[in-house]
Amino acid sequence: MNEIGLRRRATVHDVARAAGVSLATVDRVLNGRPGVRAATVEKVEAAIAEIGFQRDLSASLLARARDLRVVFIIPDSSNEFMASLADAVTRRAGQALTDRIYIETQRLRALDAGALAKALDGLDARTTDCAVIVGGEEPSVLTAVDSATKRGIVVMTLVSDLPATQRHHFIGVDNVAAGRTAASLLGRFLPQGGKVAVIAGSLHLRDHSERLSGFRATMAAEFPALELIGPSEGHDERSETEAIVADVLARHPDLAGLYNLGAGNAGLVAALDAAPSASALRVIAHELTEPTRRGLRSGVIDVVLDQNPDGEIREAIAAARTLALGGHGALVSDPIEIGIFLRDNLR
Amino acid sequence: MNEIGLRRRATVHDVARAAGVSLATVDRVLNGRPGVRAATVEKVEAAIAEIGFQRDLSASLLARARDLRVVFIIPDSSNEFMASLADAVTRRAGQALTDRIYIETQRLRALDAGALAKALDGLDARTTDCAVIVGGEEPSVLTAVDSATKRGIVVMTLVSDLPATQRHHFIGVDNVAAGRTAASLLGRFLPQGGKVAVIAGSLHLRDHSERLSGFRATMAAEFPALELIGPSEGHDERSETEAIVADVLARHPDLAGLYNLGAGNAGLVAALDAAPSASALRVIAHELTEPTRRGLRSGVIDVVLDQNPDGEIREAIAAARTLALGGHGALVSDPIEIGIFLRDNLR
DNA sequence: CCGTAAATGAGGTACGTGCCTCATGACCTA
DNA sequence: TAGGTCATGAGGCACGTACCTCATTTACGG
Repeated sequence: MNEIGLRRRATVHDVARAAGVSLATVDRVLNGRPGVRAATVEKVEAAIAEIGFQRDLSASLLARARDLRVVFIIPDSSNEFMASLADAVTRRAGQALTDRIYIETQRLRALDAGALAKALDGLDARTTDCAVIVGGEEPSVLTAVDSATKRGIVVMTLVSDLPATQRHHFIGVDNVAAGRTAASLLGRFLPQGGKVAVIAGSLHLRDHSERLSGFRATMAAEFPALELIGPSEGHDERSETEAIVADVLARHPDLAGLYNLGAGNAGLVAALDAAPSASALRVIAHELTEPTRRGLRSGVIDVVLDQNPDGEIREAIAAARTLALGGHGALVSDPIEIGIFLRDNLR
Repeated sequence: MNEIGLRRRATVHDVARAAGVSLATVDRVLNGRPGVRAATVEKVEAAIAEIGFQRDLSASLLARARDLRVVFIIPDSSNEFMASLADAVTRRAGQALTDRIYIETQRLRALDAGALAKALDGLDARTTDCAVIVGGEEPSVLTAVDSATKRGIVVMTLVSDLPATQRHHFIGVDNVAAGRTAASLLGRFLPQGGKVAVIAGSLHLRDHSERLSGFRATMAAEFPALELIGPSEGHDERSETEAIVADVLARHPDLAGLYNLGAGNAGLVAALDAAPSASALRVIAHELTEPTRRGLRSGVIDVVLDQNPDGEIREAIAAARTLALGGHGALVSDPIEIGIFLRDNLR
């Protein structure tokens, strides 16, 4: 039972020795404090790389006697998906506290770019290590993200990316793949061909347009026998979506498939429930929420594609932990997978 | 920016004060050391519960100057799934080290219950905190699990549960739900009815028989137009599975669907590749491995149901962390979800 | 060559917990 | 009541890092 081969982890002391400097200097380099010549910084960094030093995150948080502070800024709309995201944050917040990670949630009016920008501008780098945001590509938001990053806050985008900014990381699913998957399933569900209606929330939303493009591409390439109807835009609203679905059903009594790539699923389910002969209709929707679960259970929805909000929040927290203190370099994180739910594998 | 409402986390000092005892006594209780009257133990435990004290795992590991040691014992067979499990362990091991979790992997001859029992018996509770095993329900294994648990090692089962033992936790998917899902998809893929062949590895394996029962139940309840053929047993072997598939295809030229709920997918893909008219055949298999990915890409496999080995390992490590020091009480952990993969959402 | 500022070293305390030693007090038994 | 055992308290050192103060060295301009 000897310990040969189990080399002790390198510590700051080892770095100091290897670099031929004092502990204080290593500390200054590690924590980006001033008063070190560029040449010395390089010496220390070389030593760190050479002996493979990795700062002990727990000891670090312990020593500063303060938690890592992560702020989630999430739209506060009637959108059930955003609510489930916020729920997931709340659930994780307790466990995260055990790891000295303090999580705060801010709900903001949906689609209010100004409010999001203002919230970002209000973050103090001394009390906030990381901000995780869900936002659209508005100029004011982009500016605020870059400004927060410059102030030293790690900004991560969730669900919908802002690739034009300096955000450190994006966490979300591949929506083009989600659209392809919906097409692939519907195509297999309808081997005899037929009409398929598509409903979106708003094609100005990046995720919706990505889903649509994936859906269309696969439909065109693999299932030419299916005829696409739409897309119509329901603006993620319950009543609007309900009206659209009812209209489509009335207009096309022979409709074979339906893909709702946006929200407003309560309306979708209501319209399907009211339809007389919807049982032969194959329906795919997005996000596992209360209305879609109900639809799956009752059979009016066949498949729900889900973003897995719990997994997204878990990864966001893990990434925050790594980024905020660990290395400012590459980040390995699990990709978020598209959850596919039928009535039979509902949790 | 004040800190009102952000109460400091409770520490051992708080527990001592609340219980009216000294730090030393709290320490003795927390670490199960002798020399404390039962009445005092209760007092301390009451105080812990009252102020909601949670031991700081990181500080604890730091203080003992040793890592949490977790051993994964995984079958070393030609089974590609076990290989991907082991790969996932290796991938996580590096990151885990940052959190003072030292992970060791042992590969054992598959289906060798004696070897697994011996490996478990060989674990020293002083150097091993947690063992994660994949094993069948053999008497020698059951005994060894209980013995290790008694010695103070946290034992967790992975993929296949041993509910008859004292194992602390099981991590794996709901295989009955997986079987139901396969049936539900095939049923929707084949609205005109037809013959569906089922191939298993061995029905003596708990996961296989669970999948079969879920599959059968949903088929009978929802898709009476489909005729089941089999199951035949391919014993998770490449060549045997290939022969069985070729035989079934020859015997039933009009076969509409195929469900391989076991391993041996290299054989499945080979047989399908060799078949002349397999393009109309809907095929569902298990576990995302090299051969099934190939099958998805080429189109001979329609859907792969996956256990998500990475997620399983992640949860295993998280659970080990919580169980080994945290609370010996209830453990909240994310359920492992069945991954559903088509060509279109392959990562 | 001096004055000054910047760079670096030396060493301390703290974080929350584990583990050790030693002292003190309570209680039991002979 | 003496001698023993057991329960408990008091205190200190350690883990790896952060952050502080104070001294010392080095570099540079005049």
